[in-house]
Amino acid sequence: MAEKVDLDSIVKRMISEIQSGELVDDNLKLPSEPLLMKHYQITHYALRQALKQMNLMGYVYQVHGVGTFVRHQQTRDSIAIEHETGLSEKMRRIGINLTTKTASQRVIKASEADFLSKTYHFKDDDELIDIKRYRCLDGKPYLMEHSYYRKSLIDNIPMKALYGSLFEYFEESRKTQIGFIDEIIMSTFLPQDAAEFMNLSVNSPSLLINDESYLSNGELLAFSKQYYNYENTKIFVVKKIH
Amino acid sequence: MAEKVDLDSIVKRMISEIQSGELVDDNLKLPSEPLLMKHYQITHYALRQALKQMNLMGYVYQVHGVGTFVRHQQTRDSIAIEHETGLSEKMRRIGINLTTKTASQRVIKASEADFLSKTYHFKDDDELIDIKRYRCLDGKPYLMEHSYYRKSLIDNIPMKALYGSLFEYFEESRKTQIGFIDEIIMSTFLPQDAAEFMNLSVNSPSLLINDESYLSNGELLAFSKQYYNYENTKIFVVKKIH
DNA sequence: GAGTGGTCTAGACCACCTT
DNA sequence: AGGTGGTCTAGACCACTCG
Repeated sequence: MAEKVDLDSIVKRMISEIQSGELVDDNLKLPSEPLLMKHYQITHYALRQALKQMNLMGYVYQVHGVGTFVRHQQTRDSIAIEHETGLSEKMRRIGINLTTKTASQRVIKASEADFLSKTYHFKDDDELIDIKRYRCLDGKPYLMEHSYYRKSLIDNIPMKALYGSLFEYFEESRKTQIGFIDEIIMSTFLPQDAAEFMNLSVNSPSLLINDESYLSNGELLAFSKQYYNYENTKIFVVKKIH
Repeated sequence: MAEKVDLDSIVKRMISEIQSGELVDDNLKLPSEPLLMKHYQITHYALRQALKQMNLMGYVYQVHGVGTFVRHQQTRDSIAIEHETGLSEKMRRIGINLTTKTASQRVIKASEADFLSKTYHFKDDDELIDIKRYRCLDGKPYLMEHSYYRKSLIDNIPMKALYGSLFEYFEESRKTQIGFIDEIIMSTFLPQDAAEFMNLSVNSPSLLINDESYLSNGELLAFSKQYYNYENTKIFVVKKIH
């Protein structure tokens, strides 16, 4: 590898150069790939990686044989699902405004858990850290999160992390790097404690995300249920057909 | 390009060879990338494209410096979101069991529509085809779909397509190839007509997908609201962190 | 035919994990 | 040190669109 290219910084440059208008023509068309390669001093491969990321963000689209175009502005009030995201810009922005109102943790046996992972089989006396958090977005009640962490892998979670970002806490402590997360998205009735927190009635709908976090070596670290306030939660996805 | 490789067929081969057990060892570990390259007679680049796809399907995971592993079997009763899917196997399978119970269409003016696209601005007298479909999965009520197609792009939809797959109908008629689809996923109250169809009460929750389909040249083709039965709808996503 | 995006080969080198 | 996955270069060729 001749040199580390740093895709993220190129994506940032492209976005800022698009926004300032110096990269797009009147039809919202970007320069051709050969020109962009010269402009950023990268090869076809690296450029296409960057463009792919911007495609998934819903920021541009490409038309075979015609060109690359900036998309008309998206609804930006939603969480984008980008499979290949490493604590993306959007998450950071959200993370800043995301605060934890109340949180609790205690250690329990696997047999005492309200729910378990579908894929991992626990022994009855495996220890789990049971965490419940009530969180706000921009001050408004946003989600209730009930999660279980495997004590054998983590053993202690400081209160500071509980009231900030657990994700960042794990990323920073080198031994527990998260590799991938499975998410199952559903709609269901809002449970009572979440309803009280959100000032909604018990029979309100709720977006439920059931997730399982795995370390980069494939071991299951944690699993959780997250009940989102249906009034202010939107998930955005771009599907590309080919 | 020396030869067209056909990633899909390689992915299929890999999956069948994994399932028959001839490709995995006792630790569910696959051969190293150099060996796989020889086995399938493809280069590093093509192999990694195939592995990437299998990663997104949640079928395997890779550990840097260690190897590639088959994942413990997933919950397969859910729709997988794969950004880069071209009418994937899973969609086909679903498509087979997905039937339309009742459907209706009529032509209206944009000003008469119940809702419009957020990104595209219509003139009041732009014509839209207004379609409503009630659909079942394996015979059970599954979703109510209310969609609007731009008459200027499509002008006629045969009843046959209405009762089968509209998506496939558009793909087959060369002039209306779909390039990408935006989806916004939310949770909300089930509207009355959908509730009656699903035999649920009006205040039941529902998974609502608000989507916009674009042609491969970037033009908006259609937009719709799909209300899914919360009892049998799950969406599956794998997020990779790096 | 000229120009655009899309895919692939071949080969190099980096980053990580195990021993 | 040696093997594994991860990223990049350089260059070729394919597929599509438009005048």
